[in-house]
Amino acid sequence: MSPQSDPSPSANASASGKSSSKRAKDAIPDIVIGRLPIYLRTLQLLAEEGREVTSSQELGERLGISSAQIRKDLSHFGEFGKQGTGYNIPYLIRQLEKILHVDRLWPVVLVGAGSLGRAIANYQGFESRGFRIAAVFDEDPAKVGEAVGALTIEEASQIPQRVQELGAQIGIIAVPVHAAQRVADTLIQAGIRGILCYAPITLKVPEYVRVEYIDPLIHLQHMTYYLGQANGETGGA
Amino acid sequence: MSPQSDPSPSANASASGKSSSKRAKDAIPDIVIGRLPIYLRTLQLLAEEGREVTSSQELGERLGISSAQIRKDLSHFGEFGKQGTGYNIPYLIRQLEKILHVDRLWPVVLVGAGSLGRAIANYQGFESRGFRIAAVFDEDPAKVGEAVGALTIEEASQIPQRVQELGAQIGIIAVPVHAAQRVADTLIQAGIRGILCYAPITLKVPEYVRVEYIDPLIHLQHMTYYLGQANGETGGA
DNA sequence: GAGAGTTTGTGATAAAATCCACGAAGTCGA
DNA sequence: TCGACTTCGTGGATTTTATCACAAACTCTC
Repeated sequence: MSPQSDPSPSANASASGKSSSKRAKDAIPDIVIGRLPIYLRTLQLLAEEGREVTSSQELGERLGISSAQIRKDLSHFGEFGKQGTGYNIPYLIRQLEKILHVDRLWPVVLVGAGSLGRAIANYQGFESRGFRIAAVFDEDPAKVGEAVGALTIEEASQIPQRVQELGAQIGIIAVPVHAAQRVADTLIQAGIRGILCYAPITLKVPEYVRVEYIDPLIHLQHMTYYLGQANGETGGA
Repeated sequence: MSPQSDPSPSANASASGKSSSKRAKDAIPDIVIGRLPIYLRTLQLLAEEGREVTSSQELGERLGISSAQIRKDLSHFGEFGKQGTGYNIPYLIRQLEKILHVDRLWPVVLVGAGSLGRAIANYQGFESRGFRIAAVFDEDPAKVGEAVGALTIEEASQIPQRVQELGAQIGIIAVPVHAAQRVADTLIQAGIRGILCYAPITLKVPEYVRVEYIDPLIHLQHMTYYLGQANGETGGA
């Protein structure tokens, strides 16, 4: 959740949030969808270790999830395993990539070129997982023209045109909290349908826009509830 | 969320995860705890706007959560509102800070001084929300001695001693995935009880350690399920 | 190729989370 | 003071999520 990863009503958190989404009654639960990327990530790790097959039990132990849950989650989408053997890892990876629509490269625009924005732009893990940072914007004219990795910081005023050109449907917001809603409005106006928001605020967006949140403070505060304190409070183990 | 913000069984969430935590049967549900930081964040935003009171309805609209849910969540901890009026914002903020144990400053150690680690170290929002980055470590000897904001990067070998000195109970992991488990083991050995992990991996930790995850890819992939595609797939609105 | 051992997929059941709706408490204006 | 309105806190119904447990399918050894 959320906590970004908000447990927001809709999109969260993962400290994040989840989006409601009232779809057809036979729609697959959002909470199930939320676990698929975790399965995928774990499978890719196993694949890198050279493994060929795994089981719901092994996966479950690795993730701290029951094997039944994993089987039931996957069963929403088809039958991917084989009794007595388990799951073929490369095959299941391909299936999950298809289900999550990351069997392609999504161009993503990033707004905000402070230290967080630059860290995101420099992250090398996106490309192999379905995403490419295609442009970086900042509202500060002083930053425009600077290089960030292979990209050049562009003026925020260029967002509508560039989103169009790039065919981007996803935007990442890495600006200070006071600018976040304004940037979100701009992105949505430009045609963006999914937003990953690093600013500590719940955005107001049309229902057709999916927002996910990342806010480390939400996670830290969730944690401190359990860490309790020397003063003998509850909430601890 | 688990994702991280994992929706893990226990701790993860969110694109993060959540930790199980089998506590007394009268324990407050983890999912409720997960929403408290979001309430707190929103109340602080309202306070900065100069507001004195709010209602469960207003809060709910702002967050996309039902007002009943907010009232029920808060009712686990006491009666903070007044009929006909709502909640006094400064008062409720203080109560939530107490409940979440952020009515103090938690020293946090950060491991990893790449661009992500530096972005975290430079973030100015921690101090006013209960946390202070007290030390930064990196395994790369070439980085040791460099300045990051007001801090100096220290050798990873110093972790045990420094965690002791600082009395830190929380660690943030911002290292590449292949180093994450090793760093986690070191931190736990040093006495850390809560970890915020930015590496895309589910850590193996003793049950008394609380782990929260942040992984933007988890959120992006969750999102693309719904963004569907031109090729007429399901999963969309 | 028979038998012991795995592992999946899934109905049925149990547990958890959310929502509904209402009594009680409080506000406000005249 | 009274009546119309607002809002909380909460028991209980409803909906959602997770777990259980088992038949069927498959593997592997001898």
